[in-house]
Amino acid sequence: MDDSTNNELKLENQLCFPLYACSKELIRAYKPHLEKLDLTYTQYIAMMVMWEKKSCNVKTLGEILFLDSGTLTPLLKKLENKGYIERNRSKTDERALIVSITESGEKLKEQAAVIPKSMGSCVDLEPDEAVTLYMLLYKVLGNLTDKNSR
Amino acid sequence: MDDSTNNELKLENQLCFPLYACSKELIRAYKPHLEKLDLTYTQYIAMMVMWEKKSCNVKTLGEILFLDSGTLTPLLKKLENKGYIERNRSKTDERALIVSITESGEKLKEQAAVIPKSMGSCVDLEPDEAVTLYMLLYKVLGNLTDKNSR
DNA sequence: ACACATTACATTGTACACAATTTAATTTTG
DNA sequence: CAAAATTAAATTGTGTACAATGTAATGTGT
Repeated sequence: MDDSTNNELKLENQLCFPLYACSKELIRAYKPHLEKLDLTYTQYIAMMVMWEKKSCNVKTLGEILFLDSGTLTPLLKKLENKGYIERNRSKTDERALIVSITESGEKLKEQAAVIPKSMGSCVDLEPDEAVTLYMLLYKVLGNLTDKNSR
Repeated sequence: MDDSTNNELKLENQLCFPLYACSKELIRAYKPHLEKLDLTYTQYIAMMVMWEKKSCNVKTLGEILFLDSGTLTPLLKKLENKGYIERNRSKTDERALIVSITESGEKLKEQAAVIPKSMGSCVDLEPDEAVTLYMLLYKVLGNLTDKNSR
């Protein structure tokens, strides 16, 4: 085993580890803000799609969020129990489940409005740094989804 | 609700979402490589620390990996069952649990040696882009851990 | 010395995350 | 049109993550 092998297997030389840790810690930082809305982070990003689209089937939601039905089915049932969304089978295709936002779900958006700014101060990057990070992340995401079919 | 509120709550304008998705998809891309070693991603990064340090208590391991005992205890028991590590109480402080790498764990490193290069081609960034991403991620991680105590 | 606080790890409970499988509905094909 | 293939969700099983709590060992302050 040569030196390069040793170095490459060090945690500090990985790109994946800071990505993993950063994602986890940032989601943890969201928690106190999201608790006020009775949402978890995954539920929050699902609601974000619903605030924008009003209505969406599970397949499309999964493609947008990079999540499968094994994650979404129980999560959407919880959001339905909280009254933020409705779940109904499509009339034209009984296989498809249409998720629609409720009045109560729309109201939640007003409470959520303060979250992005609070979280921005938490990340605390210069505007140009945030843009660079954003673009690099989407580039990697694109490379990953090109190579691995989902 | 004004326009800025609407825009700020769009998924595409978040920094956290691509971070979350990218981390998740990259870990998913690791899976086929790690299956050959009978490791999950979290087990892999724990082994990375062990390959470097040979011996480490749970507290230190948790600080390095940003994980707590609730995650590490069952994970380390699994790695012990696979024979890659040993778990023993410290003689000088019975509270501390010392994790040490085994012969078998050391051997696993040779099989793992090919993984970093395979994954690098998967991420597929220019060297300078990878460096920029790396630095920005550690900057955010630093900002997050300054603000939130762990 | 000894009550009290602190520390290190383990346990419990909730919530993802995803591979693999199942089920029911819809499409495709011979 | 009927059998076969495909599709969309749901289900099952394994493995994290983490907050909150429990427990035993160690420090500490008087």
